[in-house]
Amino acid sequence: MKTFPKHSRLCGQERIAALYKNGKRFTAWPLRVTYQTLISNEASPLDTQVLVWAPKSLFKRAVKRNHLRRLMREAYRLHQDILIHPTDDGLRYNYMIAFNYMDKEEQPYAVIEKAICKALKKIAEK
RNA sequence: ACAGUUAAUCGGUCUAUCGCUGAGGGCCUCGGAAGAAAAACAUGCGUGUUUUAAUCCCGCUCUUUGAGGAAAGUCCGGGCAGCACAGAGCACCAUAGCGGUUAACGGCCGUCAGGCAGUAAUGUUUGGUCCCUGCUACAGAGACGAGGUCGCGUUCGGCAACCCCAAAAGGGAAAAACGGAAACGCGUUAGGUGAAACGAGCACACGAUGGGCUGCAAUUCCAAGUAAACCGGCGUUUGAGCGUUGCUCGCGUGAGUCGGAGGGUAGGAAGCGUUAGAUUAAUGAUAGACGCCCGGAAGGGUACAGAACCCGGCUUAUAGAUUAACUGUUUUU
Repeated sequence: MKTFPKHSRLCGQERIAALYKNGKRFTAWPLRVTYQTLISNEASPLDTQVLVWAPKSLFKRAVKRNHLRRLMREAYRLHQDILIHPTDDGLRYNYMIAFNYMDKEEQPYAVIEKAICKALKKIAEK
């Protein structure tokens, strides 16, 4: 199911700080992606957790920030199955991902969707 | 009909497919976590094992709920929370004709007077007081001190005569008329200048009234973690520091306190129960249709803007639409 419930959102000040400190980064315009791979087994599975962020310094109005956040979240929700791939060794690969919007202009949904797909494929390959 | 003024209201709708927040119901142990109680067995007891399995959370499913007129700025007022609450003075901030309204307000309503804008409807702005302090351009002899004219008084000149004492030398006491490019005080008012000539006006001044301080990152609880020692300053009745919430006095308290270096924590819940109630933060995305506006058409546009403890106001941002009252111009009767 293409859902986006509460437990797949990244929260907690410590974990976010750890992600930005230790995570790998790359750019998929107009997004900057930071991610960290978590390996878990079938017995105690972890969830892939995602953080979506539009900085206040670029978008002064809360309406625009909310809108961009929703667009990014929606795009992730519809394409999160890219990350799920079968494994032979019984391990599960999960991720903590942060999407930072970094362009000064508001881009339409199509552009953001394309960028999210690109980013997720890149993460899944590694 | 057009243009305008004031007040009020609204500020997209529907369908499909996915998805989120909160609330409620149902389903499944044949998915996970926790596991009261009962029964059986083992046992001397403690206890252990097994079975049944209420209930709760996740899960699945159904129903339902979910941004604004400004949610914004955080500018006032109130609730709420914590600290404080003998007193006096100073400072600071706010208010401002009059009447009403309100839980309260610096808001709102009515109304009076003056200024400004407008043909008008109307809008906008000012409104305590001059005792103290300060300011009042240019012109003018002089601008809030006073000065000119005239009169009076005092000082000064006139001034040591007369008078008294004394043998004398000398000493004491002491006017008045009068005088003026003199000084001071009191009174007096003409003309000119000027917005204003002693009358005043104004605020930076003064008086009146009100204001304890800090704010939900308040505050409370749980969990987790703890640190004592060291170095330096000031102190222990010759009173440090703290409280009195900007300062001083006064009052209260009475042995620590301030700085350095170093170390620890920074999770959760309540606050926030609200016909929204989140906590890296829900209220959405995509597609289509319909409205409305611009345009001959193609086509384009559809604002400002997102709750974070809650109310009452103010201010600012807003595409456009509607209603009512009023004003002006033009036309027709």
